[in-house]
Amino acid sequence: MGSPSTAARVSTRRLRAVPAPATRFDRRLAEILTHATEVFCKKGYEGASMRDLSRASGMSLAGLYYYFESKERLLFLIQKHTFTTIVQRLKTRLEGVSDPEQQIRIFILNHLEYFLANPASMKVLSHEAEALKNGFASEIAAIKREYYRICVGLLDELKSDRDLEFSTRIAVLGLFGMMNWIYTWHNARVDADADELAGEMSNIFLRGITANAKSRKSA
Amino acid sequence: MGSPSTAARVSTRRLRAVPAPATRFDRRLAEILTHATEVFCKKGYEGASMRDLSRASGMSLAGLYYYFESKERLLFLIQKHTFTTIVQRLKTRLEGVSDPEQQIRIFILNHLEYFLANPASMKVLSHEAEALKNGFASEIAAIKREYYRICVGLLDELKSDRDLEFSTRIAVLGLFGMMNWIYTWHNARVDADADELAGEMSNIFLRGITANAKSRKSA
DNA sequence: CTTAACTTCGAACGAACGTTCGAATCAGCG
DNA sequence: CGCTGATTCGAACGTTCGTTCGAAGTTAAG
Repeated sequence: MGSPSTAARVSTRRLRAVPAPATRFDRRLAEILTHATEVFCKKGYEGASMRDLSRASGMSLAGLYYYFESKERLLFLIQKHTFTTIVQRLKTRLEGVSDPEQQIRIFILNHLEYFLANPASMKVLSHEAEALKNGFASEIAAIKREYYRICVGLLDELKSDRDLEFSTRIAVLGLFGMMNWIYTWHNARVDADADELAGEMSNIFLRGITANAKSRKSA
Repeated sequence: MGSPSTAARVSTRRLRAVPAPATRFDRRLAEILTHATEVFCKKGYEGASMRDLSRASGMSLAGLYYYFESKERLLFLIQKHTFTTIVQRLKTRLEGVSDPEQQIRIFILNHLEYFLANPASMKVLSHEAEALKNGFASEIAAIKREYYRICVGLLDELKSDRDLEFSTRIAVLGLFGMMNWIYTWHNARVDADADELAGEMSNIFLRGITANAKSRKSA
């Protein structure tokens, strides 16, 4: 059973010896992932066929299966890479900043910058959130939970710092909604860039949750 | 060709004579639409098969085609009914109210009340927005545009009334994002009801766009 | 050049897809 | 009852789906 499918399954390649440069296998896989992302973005996960992916990536239908063992795992790889990258970038940017308001502005800017720089990936991440099952689903859910918790932490800090009153859960999920909904309407040719968009949304959101403190709360 | 398929195609039934009570045909169609909405909600439009719909509605596969001529038209009927209803309710509620802030609060409450009362319909409307093609798509797009324009009108009124500064487009689409994203997270057993949710979101949004007027604008 | 591992592909598998057809059943009315 | 149109269904249509297989082609090291 030293067949090709074994090589794809174990994928020790990426873990073994890791000197620095990606192997041939990894580079080709990354190319396929890029093309597949575009197809999933345009036709949806269920609506995209393996033959569509084959056509888009310029590789035969059977050839694709040398790189991943199922269509579902392909979607998983796309979502995991996208989500991992955005979380990792956020953590880097957040280092050294301690003011909660500034941190929230960074959170929003980081999200929207990545969103507009990689619209297809982010649409596939946002729109196909329920397409994965079992193990695949739970691994992505874990990353999502971490990302969510980071945002909750920032808001709770701001809330206690300034003695504010609002539901953290609704605020966070409302913010995610504002940001993620972008994939349904943003048009690169007519809409603002990430900085302006992030500024505008940060203003609405931050003023929204900070406008009234407890002491000033009315009936 | 007085065959059954003709009856489904013309569907003059619903327009003709309209005394008040729905015909047998319309009642059965409505039942099917309800079941189909649940299935589309759970498995997605592309992921749901006609056999799934057959099973859910307790009617044979072939029998379904007596009521609509294609799976796509079925989705169209669901989306059109849902969207038409929400717009119509909004217009009724908006009558007699002239204060822009109150109108916006009503807009949000109307949207969220319908959302939480008909979560499956609203998820199918929100999540399957790109599934329809050509004529079907453009008819839904027209309703969406009307709904969007109503919201733009309310915000522009508030903006000029209070001499505010913000991008109407970003504000409206941000608000839609906050509201529509709910289908990804709302859990009837743990989350707030429509009134509380609408109140929270209205506060965040309205304070967000009204916190700073032009005259007070800083560098 | 030889060799072994890596990579690619044409062809096919069985299953599931949306849709259609003609016959059977049903409801309402003379 | 018998008749007519409305309703339902089993069976099948041709197509497309995700996946597999074994052979062929390519690459890199000895």
